Parts: sequence; C-alpha cells; structure tokens
Amino acid sequence: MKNDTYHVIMIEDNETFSLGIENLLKHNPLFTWGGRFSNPKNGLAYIAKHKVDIVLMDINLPEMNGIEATGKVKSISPETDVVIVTIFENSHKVFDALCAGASGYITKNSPVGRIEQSLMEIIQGGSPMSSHIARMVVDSFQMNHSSPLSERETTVLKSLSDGKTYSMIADELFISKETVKSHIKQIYSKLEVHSKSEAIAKAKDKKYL
Amino acid sequence: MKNDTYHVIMIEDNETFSLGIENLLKHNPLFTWGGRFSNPKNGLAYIAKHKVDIVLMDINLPEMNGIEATGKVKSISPETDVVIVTIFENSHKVFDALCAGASGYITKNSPVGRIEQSLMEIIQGGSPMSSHIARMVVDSFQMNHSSPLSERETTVLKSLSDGKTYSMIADELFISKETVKSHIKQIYSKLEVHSKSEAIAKAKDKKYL
DNA sequence: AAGCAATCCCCCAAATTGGGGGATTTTTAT
DNA sequence: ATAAAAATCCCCCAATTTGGGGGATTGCTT
Repeated sequence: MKNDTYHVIMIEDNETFSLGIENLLKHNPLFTWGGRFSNPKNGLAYIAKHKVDIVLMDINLPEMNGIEATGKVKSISPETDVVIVTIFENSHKVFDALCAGASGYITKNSPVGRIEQSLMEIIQGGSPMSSHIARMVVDSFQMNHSSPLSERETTVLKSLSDGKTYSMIADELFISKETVKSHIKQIYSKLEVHSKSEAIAKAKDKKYL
Repeated sequence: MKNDTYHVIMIEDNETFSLGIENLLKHNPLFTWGGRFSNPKNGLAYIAKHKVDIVLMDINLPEMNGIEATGKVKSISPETDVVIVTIFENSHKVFDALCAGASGYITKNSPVGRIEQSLMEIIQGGSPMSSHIARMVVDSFQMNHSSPLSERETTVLKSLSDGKTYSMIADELFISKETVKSHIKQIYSKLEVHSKSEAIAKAKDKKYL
C-alpha cells in the first residue's frame, strides 16, 4: 500500500535554503528528490506529470502564494501531502493553509533536522507542526464555557445555523413550533440581536456554538 | 505571568496507573501533586476550592464520563488545562474532548515518560497529542477539492449557512437578489436537493464548505 | 419565594423561499 | 473557433417563514 521511496519536491523562492534540504534528503534512502521550483506554476506542471508524494511549500512566492498553490496541488493530486515551510507563524495563514489542504506547517527557524523529521512524520501518517501551532489548532475547537444560552437554546441556534426552519426544528426536538419561537425570542434577547444572521454571527464569534 | 510550580491532579479510576504518574512528578520540581480522584465529582470539588493548573483526565469514569467532566472543569476554572489520558483513540472521542475544552490528548500505551513530557509541553503553551491524532485534527480542516460548486456558488452557500437572506447576500456581493436566486437554484440542482437545510447539510457532509 | 428553563398558545404584517419560465455576457476549455 | 460553464439579471406566483407583540403553565434550583 505504501511506496518504498517517497518522491519529494520543494516549491520555494530561496535557492540557498532549498539546497540545504536537498543535500539532507539525498543522504536518506527513504526519499528521492524531484527538484526545486521557484515558481509555483512550474511545480504544479511537474506534479501533473509525475507522482509526487510530498511537497515542501513556501508561502511567499512569485505569481501565486503558497496557500493558493497548496489548493491547486490538492486539486490535481489529492494524494500528495503538502507541508508548509515558512517564516510566518500567523494564525490566519496557518488556518488558511490547513483549509487549503496542507498536512503540516513548520517554520524555517526550526532546528536543522526538523524538516527531515517532519517528512518522517508525514510518511507515518502524522501532521508535523510546532507545539505552538498545535495549540492554536486545538484552541479553535473550544467553545466558550460561559455562554449565556441554555442547553436547549444552544441546540436550537445550532439547528438554525444548519438552515433549518422553525417547523423542522420543532419536529426534530419533538416540541411545538411555538416553543421554538419562544426559544429564539429568548436567544435574540440574550444575544441582543434582532435576526437569525446576527444571532448566528454573534454566537460563532463568541464561540457559543 | 506564570507560576514557578504547577499544581497537577489526576481524575482516574485506576490506582496503579496514577501511582506511576504521581511518583514521576514527585521527582520533578516543576510540579506539585494535588492528588488522584477516582470520582469526577470529588475532583471538581477540589478544583473549585484549589487553584489547579493541569488536570490529567481519564475518559472511562464512574458517574460522569471524562468528556463531560472536562466541560465542567473548564466551566468552573477556565484557566485550567485538561489533558486526556485514555486508552481510546477513537476520532469521535477526540473531537468531543477537544470541543469540551481539552488541551491535549494522549493514550495510555505511550512510552513511560510521555505523560511528563506532555505536561512540559502544556506549560510551554503547546498541545500534546500523538501524530496520528494530530493528523485527524488537521484533516478535519480540509475541504473536498472536487466540489461540483463554482467559487461563487460556494460563497453564496456559505452565506446561506450563516443565516443570511437572499437580499443580504446580494448586498454583500454587490449583485442583484435575482442573481443570488439563480446561484441558489444552480446549487440545489447540482447538489440534488430542494431546500436550504438539505443543501447546507449535504455541503457540510461532503466538505464542500 | 423568586428565578430560570422549557413548554405552549394567539395575533399579525412584512419578508422570505422555492419553483416555473426566461435572457445576456464573460470566462474557460477543447 | 466554438461549445460549455459561470455569472449576471428579469418576471410571476403561492406557500411558508420570520420577528414582534401579548400572554400562560409546569418544574427545578436556590
């Protein structure tokens, strides 16, 4: 089910940096080096023609940024794992990258062997990232534990955000439509809003949902 | 801003296992041991009275499961970090735990020093977890890269799932309400559904959103 | 005893929704 | 170059939804 060597390329502007990686990997029999591409377009063209297992991707790139490029890689070759290697540890960039399809995110100021170690983690089905980034990711799951909404109200608002109508919610919760209305009135009053969209926006923003 | 010693307790049914941890931590000056609680209720009572920095939490517990207990810990003491220590590596449990407020998730079959190492990661602001679990978490961010929806359609559907009306979407995208309707008709046809809620459900399920 | 949560009821007018018919222009792909 | 897909806009219409107003009851917790 798995290869015996993994084909690795790098999409990276900086030649010096990539040369270091190339040398590192040339001494590891697990990996074969497919080359460095300073322009994402060329990298994508290569991926379209060859089976690439892992792409090391920078974010600051000419013509197309690494996040966008990551999305394109996953579109033309969903099996390929993309690991972001960058100097940015900005939370927006991290989430954008993960949403675009990255499987790992490491910073260039990591210790030397870290990139090789990351590749090892990837082929073992892991997700290399700094503990700081892991924490950001984990925190994104967490709810606000001091929500003003009751359990029932939270359930109702959750259903509203799934696009359900009052009647559908009533049926699912085995209560009358009027009760759903009461809950929603209460939700609007507690959140100090006057519409569905405001309520959903506020609840998502404050992580009540 | 940070303590010089961290107060750690364990909520865990199995005495033998917790004794091992206790001994390990007693030899580390960074931590003070607050005790083991076989019943979550007693643990929560302790947390309500003492400042606890880290809770090591099992999942299989008498009276209340560890996920629920994690939620209660975060309710009464949001600053406390909870690390799940369990034999389960089931994806639902992992996500439930993270949503309930856990900051880390490790399995009991990890090497001996792993729990101590996890505590070190926690106090450095990290999120200890196995690479397998990290990958599950990262994968949960990823979208389906073969969505039948166009970019515009995806934007519209995303706004619908935010509870916005056709008119609001039209205003935000600087297009007419009729165009929004056209996009939605197209979305329904592509997804083979006939209502907002079905469309949102299908799109979320298939990770088009 | 007071407060909150959860349940249900009525009235009402404005807005929304989903379905049916179209049409045009621009972009993309073959 | 030509066809397909995407994005934009228009009309009609009936059923449903929404949000606001006014209540009320039961049960639980404090």
